[in-house]
Amino acid sequence: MSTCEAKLPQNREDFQRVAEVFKALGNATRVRIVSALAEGEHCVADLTSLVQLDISTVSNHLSVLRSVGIVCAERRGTQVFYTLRKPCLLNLFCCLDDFHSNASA
Amino acid sequence: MSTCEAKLPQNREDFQRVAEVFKALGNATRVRIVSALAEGEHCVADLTSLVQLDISTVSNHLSVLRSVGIVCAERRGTQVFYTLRKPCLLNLFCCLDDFHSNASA
DNA sequence: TGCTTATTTGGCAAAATGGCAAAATATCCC
DNA sequence: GGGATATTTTGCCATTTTGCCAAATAAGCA
Repeated sequence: MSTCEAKLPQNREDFQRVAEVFKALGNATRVRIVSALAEGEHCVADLTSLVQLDISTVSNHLSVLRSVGIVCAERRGTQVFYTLRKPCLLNLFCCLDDFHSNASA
Repeated sequence: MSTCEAKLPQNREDFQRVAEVFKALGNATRVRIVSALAEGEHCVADLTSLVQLDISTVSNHLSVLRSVGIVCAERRGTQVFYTLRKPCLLNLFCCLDDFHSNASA
């Protein structure tokens, strides 16, 4: 049924940790950011103009994603570039592809 | 970088829908339930004794998972059996496998 | 120093959460 | 129909979380 049963979360801390990762993705703006990063790195200003929110808000969203290891940051000069650290997430987007249009009950 | 770029979420509704799915998984109890279902179907009573919460609470958690299509329910007699409808989730657990012990910043 | 970019902090109103109990629903069996 | 069992739905609650902005702080560079 699975390709990696050995790695399922086992104990209370595991469940919590996994949940934190999902929680980080449980926001439309952050999903949007992750989708943008799927195409390559972006600096904060770029992402800010993409999502049209205050830069401090975007920075906060990025720190949520960073804190669970989904993205990583690299400073180059005054800018900070963000990269997707878990491209495997994109496979999930794919597997959950009924997000476009059709709902399920 | 991805194996399925064509299917990334594109618009506001897509982002929101994807976020809803992740939100459903953003709870330790629900992660636990999903992990249990990874091994095969379970009825509500089973899951209740597993997570040690009121059966109505468990039923509510299940309805959250159902509402985003992660699990599906099948009634047989007086019992309702739940099944994982998206085994692909397990691959994600796998890909996020740094949930055991080591944190990342 | 001054400019640009990004992060952190504080504050806030609104919304979501997660739990239980009680009532409602469904199925089965007598 | 009535009773037993299993599950869902509803109502309610206190608490927590959320998401945003603005102001303050930090970091790099010229």
